[in-house]
Amino acid sequence: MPSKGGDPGLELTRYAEGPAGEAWALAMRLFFTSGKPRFVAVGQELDLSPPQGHALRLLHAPRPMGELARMMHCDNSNITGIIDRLEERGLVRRLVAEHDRRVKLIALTEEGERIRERLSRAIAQPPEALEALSPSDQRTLRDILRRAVGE
Amino acid sequence: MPSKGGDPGLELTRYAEGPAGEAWALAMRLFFTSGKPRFVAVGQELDLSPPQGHALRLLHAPRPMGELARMMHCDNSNITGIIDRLEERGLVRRLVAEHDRRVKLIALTEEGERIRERLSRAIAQPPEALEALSPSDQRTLRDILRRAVGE
DNA sequence: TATTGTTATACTCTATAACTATA
DNA sequence: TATAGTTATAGAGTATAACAATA
Repeated sequence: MPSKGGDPGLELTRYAEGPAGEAWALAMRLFFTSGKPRFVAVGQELDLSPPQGHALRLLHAPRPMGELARMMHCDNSNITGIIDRLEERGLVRRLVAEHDRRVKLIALTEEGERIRERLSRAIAQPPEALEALSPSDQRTLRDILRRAVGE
Repeated sequence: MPSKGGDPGLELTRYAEGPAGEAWALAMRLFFTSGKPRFVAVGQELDLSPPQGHALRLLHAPRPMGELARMMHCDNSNITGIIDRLEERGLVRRLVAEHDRRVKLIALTEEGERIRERLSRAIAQPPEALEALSPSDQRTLRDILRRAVGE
């Protein structure tokens, strides 16, 4: 199994044999540009912890807390605290669901919408390294990834 | 700014204009396959928290604790606890540096080497979606990413 | 009875500040 | 006096288990 020198902060030294393995290692380097995942760095600028940012992104529309828990792969009890803090900050509200009074729907406030918008926009911004590719390379990259993801 | 339906668990709905933006959104979907980052899922299988796994990956060779702290973007005091727990588990040892007795070098034990090896190998494994691409697409993808990263 | 969300508990990660032992 | 690592403290995320309200 081959190795790479350099170690740009993350010691992604090892990669699997073959072009897919090398491509994967290179993709990880793009993800951890500046040493930490982009979505973490972007969240910090907005004073959002990773779980808070994650929850906010999922709240494109109001959702029950249990649905948030499933999508975030954590226990219901964690969501209580995460939503507590977002609520104290005025970014979300708890609404009792009409069809089942046990369920609480979490909805963004106007301020929450604004923060979510900024977060989504920042995360969607591709890294410099991709922007710097030729338009032809960018299109080819997009097309291959579409095929990979199956679209 | 265009949007995408589907929401495979992460609500990566938004993407930036242009092929680079679309490629970036697709790349994120590969990263969060199964909803959580691969390196998190892989760590869980080995009973390693993300910081523990991160530290282990950085310990290809013995390192001072302060260097670990810088590379992990956290305070020295955090490293104490993270290393404490890895040490209790027998994965690392603290060695006093000869040139400066204030410095402690963290070195992997044999068991630590084994766990690190399994962790690195699993993380390096590209997702199914990349493996399923044609060899030609795989090579093209690798070549474009090499250019992006600048090699 | 079963389910949704909460609370209680315990552990880990995080930052800050104060401390120690070296230098 | 400066630096490397530790300890103390406080806040946040995590899982488990017990609980209240509702179904």
